[in-house]
Amino acid sequence: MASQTEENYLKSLFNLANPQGEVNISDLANQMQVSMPTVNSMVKTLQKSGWLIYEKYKPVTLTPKGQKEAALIIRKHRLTEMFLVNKMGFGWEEVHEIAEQIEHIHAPKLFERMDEMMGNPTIDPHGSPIPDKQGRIQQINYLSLSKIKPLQTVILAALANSSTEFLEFLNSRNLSLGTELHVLSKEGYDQSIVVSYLNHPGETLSEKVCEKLLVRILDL
Amino acid sequence: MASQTEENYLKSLFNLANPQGEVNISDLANQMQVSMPTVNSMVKTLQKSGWLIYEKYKPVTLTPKGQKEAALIIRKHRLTEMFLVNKMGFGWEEVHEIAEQIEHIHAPKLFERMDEMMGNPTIDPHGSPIPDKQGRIQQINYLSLSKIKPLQTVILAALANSSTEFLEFLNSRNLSLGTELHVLSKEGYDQSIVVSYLNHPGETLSEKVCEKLLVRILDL
DNA sequence: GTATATTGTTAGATTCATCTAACATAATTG
DNA sequence: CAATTATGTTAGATGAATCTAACAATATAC
Repeated sequence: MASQTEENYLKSLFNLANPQGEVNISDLANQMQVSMPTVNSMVKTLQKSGWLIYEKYKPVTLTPKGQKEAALIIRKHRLTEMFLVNKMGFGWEEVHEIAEQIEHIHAPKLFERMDEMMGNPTIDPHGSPIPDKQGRIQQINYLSLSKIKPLQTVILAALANSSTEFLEFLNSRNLSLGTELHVLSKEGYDQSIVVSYLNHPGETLSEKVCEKLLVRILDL
Repeated sequence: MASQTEENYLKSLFNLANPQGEVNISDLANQMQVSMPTVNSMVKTLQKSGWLIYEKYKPVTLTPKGQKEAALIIRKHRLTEMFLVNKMGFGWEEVHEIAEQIEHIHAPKLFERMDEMMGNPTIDPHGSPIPDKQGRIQQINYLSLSKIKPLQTVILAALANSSTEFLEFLNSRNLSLGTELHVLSKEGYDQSIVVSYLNHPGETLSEKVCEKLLVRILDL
């Protein structure tokens, strides 16, 4: 069984993997906020336990076993976030830190119960998919709002970033998942976009914000 | 801030303290399932952080700060147990192991929310008092069923032991907190007691069981 | 009140996760 | 392609929490 520390490495590895499944030592060190030698010794440990493949001076790759383990930890994290929001009344900006701790609890029944009580949700409060019990993760291809042309109408479906600050920014603008956005115009100079929604007739969103807003095009 | 390990020592110290607040090293070692030298070095560490008073070859004593910290961990444990039973549908025999992990979560809001959702409960599913937010613990003086004379009627109010096996035994006998028990007779030889309750007209309970059943006398 | 048993302590080793300093390899770039 | 920069590795140290072996103090018991 992976230690809490090892579980955090697995999660980071899963999230940092490029399309070929590779992760650099330095990126992992950066993500984990530890030194490269620490990562170096940890990947050797993780390899010995069969979680990943490591060869000197090469990027590391999770094994299928490692991928599944990581996905199941992410499942616990996302189920917890959803439970905290839907069943305990937390705001979507409050749940990450708590879920970061609860994801390491070893109690299959607890997470099964959460899942049941919520009717087997497939996305978390930030629109990220919840891996299933086998660790399979459904890949949904959202579009970034920054790619949307003026006069299109879209639905805010997920976020590419779920930091507290960003979520508080969205709260301050009354933006939540499911909000229907009408793209009114796009500024050529800074790529900012003007949208209307709900009782906001013309809200300007910077490119930095638009990149993080993942949407579905609404076909009427 | 105390580590998870230190928190577990504080909890054990709190539970093992005699009326003078003293705990032996060997009892603590036994409770924590570690060797005495391990406890010896840990109590030195805990003393340096101000959690307890230690003098060579003497029993240790929690400081007021240590008592409060321990009580607040126990508060998190018992709130969690109550939440799992009342809000998530777990049986009282399933919750200890889960609460043992969740009690170490650092998220004041999580426990405040549980407390609110349950309307500030004062006892946990096994009848043990939940310390308040200041770490004050209400001392209730229950009687053990083994001290009750025949023909008295009592209410099962708490348990002196909450092991899974004991709870499963009680489940098998349909015994739960609040059950009204009529003491029919007591066997002089082995101190076993015959009780009637609900649709159980005559159930024999061994002394070992009776000791662990804490009751209030029902004055009609 | 000495002998024995119990309880507690010291010393030294181990494992995990981390660090810094120094060095090695690989990638980038003029 | 040689020089520089970026990335990765080795060696050795540290602190936390644990262990065993050996020893010391206290308590108990005849």
